[in-house]
Amino acid sequence: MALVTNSIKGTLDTLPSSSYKLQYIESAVKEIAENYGFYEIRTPVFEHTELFNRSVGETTDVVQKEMYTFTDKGGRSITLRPEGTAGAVRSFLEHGLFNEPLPQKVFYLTSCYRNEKPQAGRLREFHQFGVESFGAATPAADAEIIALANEVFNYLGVNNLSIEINSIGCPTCRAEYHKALKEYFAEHKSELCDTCLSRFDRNPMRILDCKSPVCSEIAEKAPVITDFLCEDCNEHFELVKKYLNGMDIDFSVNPQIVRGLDYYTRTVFEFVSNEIGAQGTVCGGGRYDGLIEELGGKPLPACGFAMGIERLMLLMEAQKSEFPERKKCDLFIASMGENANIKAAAIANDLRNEGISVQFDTASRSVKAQMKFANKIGAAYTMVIGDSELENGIIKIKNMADGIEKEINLSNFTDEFQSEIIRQAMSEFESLGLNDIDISNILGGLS
RNA sequence: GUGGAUGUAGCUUAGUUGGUUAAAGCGCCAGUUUGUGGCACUGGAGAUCGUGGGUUCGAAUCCCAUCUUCCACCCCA
Repeated sequence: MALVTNSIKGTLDTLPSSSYKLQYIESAVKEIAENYGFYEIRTPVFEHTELFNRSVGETTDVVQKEMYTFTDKGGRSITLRPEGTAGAVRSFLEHGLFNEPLPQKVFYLTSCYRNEKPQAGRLREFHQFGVESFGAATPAADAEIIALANEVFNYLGVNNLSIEINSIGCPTCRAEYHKALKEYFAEHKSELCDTCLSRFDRNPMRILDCKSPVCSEIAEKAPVITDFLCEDCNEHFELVKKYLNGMDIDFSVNPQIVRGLDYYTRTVFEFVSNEIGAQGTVCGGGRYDGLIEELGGKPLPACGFAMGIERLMLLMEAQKSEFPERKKCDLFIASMGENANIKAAAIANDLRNEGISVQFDTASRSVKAQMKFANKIGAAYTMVIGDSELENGIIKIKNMADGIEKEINLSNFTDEFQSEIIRQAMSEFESLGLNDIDISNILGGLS
């Protein structure tokens, strides 16, 4: 193995036959984000390892066993970003964006890296669309980002997603809750699975997440975080729900939702699907009021989410969502003979400059083979140029959908206007969609 | 990191109890008389049967290892 022709485990190539689908998702997501007032931030793929240790949390699985960390030639410990929030916060602080009007709302669309065992919906290099709202304290901000995520799915025609929200409180009320949880699970310690036993000390809230039937049955009767929220946290959570109701966004409160990154406080939420296998969380996020301070800034509330592009793609494939068609060739120019070949290239060049998708033969094939090729690439129109066409200037343009041909005479026109004649001829075929090209004023200038 | 399954031409697969030049369909390329595609026909290229060992006179077929992919655990997007 280890041949140069093998990609790295857990990575994906996106080929021309499907890249247009990703482009569609990306442009949709960008447009929606900007409608919500979020603008793009781009940060490096790698950062100081310490940044992730501090933000994501030393005890998390992500930091402990999933990061791609290496030492660079200067002896610094560098890590490929496992998520997008840390870099965004770092950049926010480094460039003093807290001095700009708050809240600062940013989005990113980038690759992330986690050294996990790949499976459906989980890759080692994957892509996230995420937003962050810095300096936004109110429940309205939480609701706004949930609405944004919801809008993305709606726009892309994804359905059957459930929005699950929870509040994990602030450090103060969470401490109370931890105590109560530990007391409860202590009574059932003998029944818990091995992993949950280890979680008992490390992070008892994660036991709530366990999928083993025994543990989840025990967890069902466990104390619920929402009963332990302090007054402020409770009010915040209630208001988030009111805002969501106000926007007609369906959600359910799920006390089991516990995020695996340390920086979350108060609101947490997930968009979950059961159609793409075990990794059903397509989008996850929440509030992280302590993170900016943790990374050395002044205390500033914030919230955000991240959406897995590959999971979204999986979901869209599973639901057979519609994608706009890939851009196809408008005109293929078949030619034979050196002079005609050169003429074909010249015409193609003119038309391309006008924004029309044109291709010509670069494999020196027979006219028949060129026509076959034109058919395969889905060219809407073709024309053939040979000796006789060069001589009398009369060229046939063929509509590939119905085979109807149309003659045009280019002999009385300069090179510069020949391409306009061709364009007009193409637009006169009403069956295919080039009619919207308006060339009337250019042609008007001819006569 | 743990467990289960998988791996034959670009793709989808066939390969019988281990036995001569590893099949097929699709795709690709080229032809089917004069310079025009979609149909049909003909021909061609293309596989060291994931990789490395081993058993055997002989292995795509058996054994071991390793890698990949897939599925689940774990964790997360």
